Amino acid sequence: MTPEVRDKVRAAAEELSYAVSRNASGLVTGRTCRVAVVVPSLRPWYFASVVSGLGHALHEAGLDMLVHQVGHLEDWIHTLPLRHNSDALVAVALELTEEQCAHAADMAGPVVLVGERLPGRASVHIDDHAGTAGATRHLLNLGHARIAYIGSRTDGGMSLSSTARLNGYHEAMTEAGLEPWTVTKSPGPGCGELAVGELLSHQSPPTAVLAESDNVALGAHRALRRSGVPVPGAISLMGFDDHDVSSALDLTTVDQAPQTLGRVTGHLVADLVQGRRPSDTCVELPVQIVPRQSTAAPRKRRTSP
Amino acid sequence: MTPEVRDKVRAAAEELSYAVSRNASGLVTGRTCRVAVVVPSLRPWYFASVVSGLGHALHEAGLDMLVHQVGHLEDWIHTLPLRHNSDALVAVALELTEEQCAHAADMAGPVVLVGERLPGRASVHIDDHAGTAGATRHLLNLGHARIAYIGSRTDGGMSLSSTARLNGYHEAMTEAGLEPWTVTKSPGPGCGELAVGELLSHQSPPTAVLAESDNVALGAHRALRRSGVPVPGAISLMGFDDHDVSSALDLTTVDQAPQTLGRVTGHLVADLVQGRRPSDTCVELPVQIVPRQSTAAPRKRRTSP
DNA sequence: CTGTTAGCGCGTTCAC
DNA sequence: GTGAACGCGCTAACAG
Repeated sequence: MTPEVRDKVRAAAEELSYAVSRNASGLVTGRTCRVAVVVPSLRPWYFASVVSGLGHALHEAGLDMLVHQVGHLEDWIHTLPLRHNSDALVAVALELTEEQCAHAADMAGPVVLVGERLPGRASVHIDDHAGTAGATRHLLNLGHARIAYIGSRTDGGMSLSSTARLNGYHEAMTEAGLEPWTVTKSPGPGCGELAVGELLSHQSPPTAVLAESDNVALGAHRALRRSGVPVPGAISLMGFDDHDVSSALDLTTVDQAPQTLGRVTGHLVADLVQGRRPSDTCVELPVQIVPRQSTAAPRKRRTSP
Repeated sequence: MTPEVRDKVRAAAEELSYAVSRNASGLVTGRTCRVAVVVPSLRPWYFASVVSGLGHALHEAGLDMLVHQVGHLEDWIHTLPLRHNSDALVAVALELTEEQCAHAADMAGPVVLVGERLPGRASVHIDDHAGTAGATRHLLNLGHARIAYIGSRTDGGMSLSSTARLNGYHEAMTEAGLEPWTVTKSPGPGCGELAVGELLSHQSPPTAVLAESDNVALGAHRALRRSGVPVPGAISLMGFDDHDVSSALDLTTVDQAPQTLGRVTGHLVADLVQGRRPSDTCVELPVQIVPRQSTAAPRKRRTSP
């Protein structure tokens, strides 16, 4: 085929806006150029950010992204037409068992976990432990000693991520020779408020509060505001996520760069799908403290009269 | 085929976790059971909500969702492998020309616009005009007269949605016999702050501010807080979107239920794809004022000495 | 290096 | 009613 013929063909293809059918080519190559992403919901800021980064990275690699929102873990794999329909599966923030992963891998090829980890499975996640440990030390360095940790806990226990965050706080407190003070409430919009309610009813409330997530911190902030407790005047408040609301509320927090998480995952998946050997199949990304105006040195103790 | 054989086949399929290849079936039927969604980005709360609702509705209809994030309008259609790869196209918040729509429809089948509208094209959007008109009346009813509108404007002009919002404000003000007062800044995080800066430098600042979106209101709120202007004490502030931050900041706003927008779009697309006649191909959804604590009656004018 | 052909997995049709 | 054969659009392997 001469170059000029090539050009004519190209021009014709352009003219008719021809595009190869990945449907048909996938049929013969066995590769669909599609990656299935399973996520609890697209609505929360964190998930949306991860999937956004993922989408950009996959697009760069020439892969399309199928997004599935699945609430219940049990039936998710049955409702998904996976076999022959995607080259890989990305599970965002899903606590899967090894069996579920194996089953999924059997049907959908490589499985990559985001925000969770499972021994032997490819995963991308942040260093939750270091995040809360660093956050706790930030508060310690400001001079706080009575630092409470507020978080969510379902009846079924805590996710790996939640556990790691709690442990980071515990470790930093213990290292400093201080007693950890943990309050957990059931997840949901009222979580932070309820936790603050409990803390404020204590005879000697904390001078600083570290929340498991910005969402929890948000509720806490509202409860403190409504109770007339100045932040950071009386209580310093710190979140975890760097949610949009955090900058809105000038909330000190821990940036976990979810979009980067997604982007790194995308590159990893592309390597896996396209037969390249990824340098590392289990990536842990660092986090970063973002100091803002909701944390300050504790008010001097009023000397008793 | 006897029923018992059917059952045995079903059992075997279950056992081997067999799933029909939409790839192959699409090849022969011409239907891919896939819908392409094009959205500027998944990160902003509004887009994530729309796509989330869309995903749920499509899933119910047995359709998979391909998500494409595209920033630049010009090349978006070339980068997307559309032909034979999706049954329909949903464009979220993209200002398309009729030519682009026609081209897209030629390649991807039915095109549905969300958050925008184009004569003759299927679209789902909210009543922006009624939203800002209602919001303005809310402020008028509280007793405000000097009500400013702040929004964003690029060099290229305003989107239909922005224009509709501005017009709603204009109309309500004119109806009340008051002079509209509009301040627009270039979009971005600094938009609200800059607008408030301009308003506060006026010799007689407004007593109420209506923002084009919660994002703008957010910046405005921050600027007011930093300037020590009490909200709603000195200035009432109102947003538009019912973003998460709005409830966090107790901001009065206009709920536009983006997830419902997505869900309605999903049903419409499913009807179109599956050959049903949709009842209406151009849906306008109502909005609702959400009163919170950032709006109140204006402070009594201090009588001059 | 170019042109031809088989067959990927499935739905439809046509013959039985 | 059941079953076989064709072809959807494409790629890979092979023959010229």
